[in-house]
Formats: sequence, C-alpha cells, structure tokens
Amino acid sequence: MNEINVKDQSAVRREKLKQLRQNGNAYPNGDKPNTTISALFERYNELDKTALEAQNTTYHLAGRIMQYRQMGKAAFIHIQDYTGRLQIYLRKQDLPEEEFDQSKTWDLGDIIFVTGHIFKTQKGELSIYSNHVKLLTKSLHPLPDKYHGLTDKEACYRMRYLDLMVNKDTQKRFKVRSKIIQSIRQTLIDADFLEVETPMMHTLAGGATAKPFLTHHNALDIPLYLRIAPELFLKRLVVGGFEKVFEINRNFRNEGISTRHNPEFTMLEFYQAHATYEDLIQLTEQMLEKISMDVSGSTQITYADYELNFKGPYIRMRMSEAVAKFTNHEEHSLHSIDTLKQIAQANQLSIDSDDWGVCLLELFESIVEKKLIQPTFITHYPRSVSPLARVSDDNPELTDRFEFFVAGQEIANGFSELNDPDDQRSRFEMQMKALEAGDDEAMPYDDDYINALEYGLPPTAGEGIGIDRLTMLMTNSTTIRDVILFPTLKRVT
RNA sequence: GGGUCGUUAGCUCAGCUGGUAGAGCAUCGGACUUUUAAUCCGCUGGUCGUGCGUUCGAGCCGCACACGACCCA
Repeated sequence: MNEINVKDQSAVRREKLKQLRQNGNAYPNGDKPNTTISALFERYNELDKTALEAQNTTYHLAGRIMQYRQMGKAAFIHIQDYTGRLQIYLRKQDLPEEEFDQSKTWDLGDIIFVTGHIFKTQKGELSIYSNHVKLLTKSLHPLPDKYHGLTDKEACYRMRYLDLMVNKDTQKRFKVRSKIIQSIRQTLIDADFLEVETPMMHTLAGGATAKPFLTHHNALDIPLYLRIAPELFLKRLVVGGFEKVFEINRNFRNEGISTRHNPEFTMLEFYQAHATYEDLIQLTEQMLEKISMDVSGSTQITYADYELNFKGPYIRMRMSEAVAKFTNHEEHSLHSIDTLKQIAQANQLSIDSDDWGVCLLELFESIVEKKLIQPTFITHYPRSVSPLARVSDDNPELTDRFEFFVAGQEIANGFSELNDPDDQRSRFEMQMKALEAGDDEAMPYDDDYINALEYGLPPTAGEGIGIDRLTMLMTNSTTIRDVILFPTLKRVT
C-alpha cells in the first residue's frame, strides 16, 4: 500500500479488490445460506453454553461485516443479514491458512459467507465457530461510524441504503410500514374485496381537488396527467359489477413539500356496493384496531406527546358541531353564513368565498382540525366541498361524508357515493365554473364517468386512507420523509 | 412563500475575542487465541457547503447563493 494514499479508504479497498480480481472471480455467487440469523437466535439463544456444546449442526450464513475485532491469531466479526446480527468467531488453527490470511484483509461493510457450528462465548453471546470463510462482495466505501451510525438526515434520505444498513430504527420503521399494508390487505381480502390496479396516467386528472403533474405521450401525441386519485376508475369497476374493490397505490400531487406532504404518496382506496358511509366508519374502526394490534400488540400508541387509543368506537362529531364546540357557539347559529364570517374575523381569518360550505370548512380546517387528537370521525360535510359525495336525505346542503382525524391530521376520507348521474353532472358543472373563476384545483368534467353512472352505479360507499400518514402514527414519526423510502428531494448541485 | 438554525476528516462532533485546523471512531503500521463501542503503541488523513466582500490576517464578521432541519402560512 505504499504508493497509494492511505488516507483514501476507498483507494485501499479498491487495491484489495484488484488483488481479488487477480486471484479469480471477485464476485462469486451460488453460495447459499441454509439459515438466517434470527432463526439461529430463536432456536439456540435460550440454551446455555454447555448445552450448545452438544450441537454440531453445520450452518452456512451470509452477511455484511458490521464490527470486526482482530486479535492476532483470532478474530470476532459481527455480521448482519436481513433478520439480525450475529457474532462469528475465527481462529487461525481452525481455518485453512489462506482463508484466515484472507480474512485479515476484510473491511467493515464487506459481505462474507461463513460455515461453522453454533456456540456461546465465555460472556454468553451466541456465535458461530467457523471452519470456512469466504468473501462474497467487497465494499468499496467505509461505513458510517459503527457506534453513532448515520445521523445526518439528508444523508439518510439521499443514501437510504446506508441508513438501512446502519440504523436499526430505519429498518424497523419500514418493516412496520409493510406490516400495516399487509394488515389492511388481509382485512379487505378476508372481507371479499378484490384488489385491482387502475391507470396511473390519466387524460383527465379527476377524483380529487389537487394540482396534477403533466407529462406527454409521444406516440399518441397527447398530454397525460399523473393521477391525483384512482376514485373515478374504481367506481367504474363497481358499475361493471366488481362490488367490492380496493387499490393500494401511489397518487401524485403537484404541490409543496413539507413534513406532511410528499409529491407522491400512497393511498388505500376501497369501494363497497350496498354499503353506506356508516358501514365504512365501522370498517375503519375494525381495520385500525387490527393494524394497531398487528403492529404493536396493543391499541395504545405513543405519538409525539400523545397517547392515542385505537380501541373503537371512536369519537364522532358533525362538522358544524365540531366548529361550534371549539369556537363556543351554538351549533344552529352556524347555519348563518354571517355567523361564520364573524367567527372567521374573530380568529383573524380572511375567507373570500361567499359559499356557506366553503366557509364552514375553512373554519374547521383552521380552528378545529389540529385539536382532534384522539381518533375522531367528522361527519356531515357541506355539499359544495364534496363534489363526489351523496347528498344527505335530511339536508340538501350536507353530504353523507366523513373524514377521520388523529393527532390533528387527516388520515381518511369516505362517503356514500353520489350515484345520481344528473346530480353528478351538475356538480361537475359547478366545478367547471370554479375552474373558470380561477380555481386551478377544481375537478375537470369527466364525460365518460357520467356515462358509467348512467348505466347505474349501485348504492355504494367508498373511502381513502393515507398510508404514509397512518405509518407516521404507527411508527411515531413526525415527518413523512421518515416513512417513505426515497422521499422527493432537490437535486444535489 | 416567511422566520430560525445547520453545513468543519469517510462517520460522529469540538473549534475561545478574527491570529499556523482538533478529538473519538474508521483507515494505515505494530502487539494480541473468548472479544464485543475490544485493548495497547505508533502514523496518516482537511477545497472548513459555494461565491463575493471587510481585514495585515476569515472556519469565525458581512452579503448572495445551494442543500437540509425545525417552526409558521
């Protein structure tokens, strides 16, 4: 190593790789482990040192070197596979000479293959006593600090592979995320829902009010939008006879980035024919109770400064009831738009709309939402802010809709679907007026969707649940970037 | 979009009132056959985010920019 600069750890490792290439294939494959680290712990960790001496099963294991303690004629190595970390013991006299010499050139981060039997050290740590070792993959960059790990958040987001390698909490968070999705899928499939996939590229960005991403199809020479919601397609499927459908997939919204917003995010949407929003409220309670049990074994969850209780039934409030409660008004007084404007003024809010529903929603969002800590359903959303929801039978200004809040955040949105094509047509027309008036988030008129409704959508209820925000709750993460493997970041310059 | 803070060795972090750039881990060399953040001895390693300015002199002061974090909208 004299002619290369020893300060450059990568150069040292490259030099070693060069040696490996000269000695044969530096990237061997085909060596198969016959167990995993966690399996060994489950089987043997309860046995004591002497009991393990009777064990002579030969195990093959592969893993990345995370710690390496060389002691002259012996060495202790901690390797990590996707199930955990295990110590390997190497002794010069128990290994072929060239293998022991080879092992001295290994570095933290290298991936090795180990053959040996299980034993416990004097300090009682379960380990592998190895009689064969082999390097599988040379790592060309030094690992982050073995004790502190990688703490630079930007580095964690940009190099998630490194974050996952050295930060156990990160691994755990994404395993929980997977478990949540698995739990949801299980619940829905057990309830006879059909999992489907609908287009990610739309000619009209409908199903929600949001700014879309625009792209272009070259061969067809047409603009396409990345979808902002799958809703209108899923309901077409219900028209077609798939009476219970769900989709877990990405939506894209061309909006700001914050601790609660990533441009692409994952939504569960599900639709059930012959159900009402009341049925979905119950299903949501069941689903969340199960998720919380599956993930943490309890319905009590710690999130930031809160102890959240996911044992149903959850709090329910009408939107006007909630606004009344948190502004100390009588609920019936909120039927007057003048009262709403007064409340807004008293709270230093300027609302430029003269629509009663818009005003009520604004008050709700700015005053009430952040105060809904325990799981809470807000129901009776105004018609004017719910262009796809069915009008309530007892009040034409309201819809059979709810949203679900936890820790001040919106987690879910559901409603009995509007299946009257003529009503839907007039709602789209209202949206078009809003669009003309400059609201760039208003929904476009979807002619084919109206056509589908004219064939007959059975009475149906549907709901969307934000998987990222749900994962934030279940993993006690206060930023969405911590629950998305590769969050959107600016380019490094 | 606004405010506050951050960016120094591969990683984690110090750096005084503006006066020659520091530690631990990792690396490199040596010792070491049950260690475990191994230990002991020795040696390396820097475009102080980028640019401009102030100054005899800038990691430190000023301005602009980049990226990020937190709070607010």
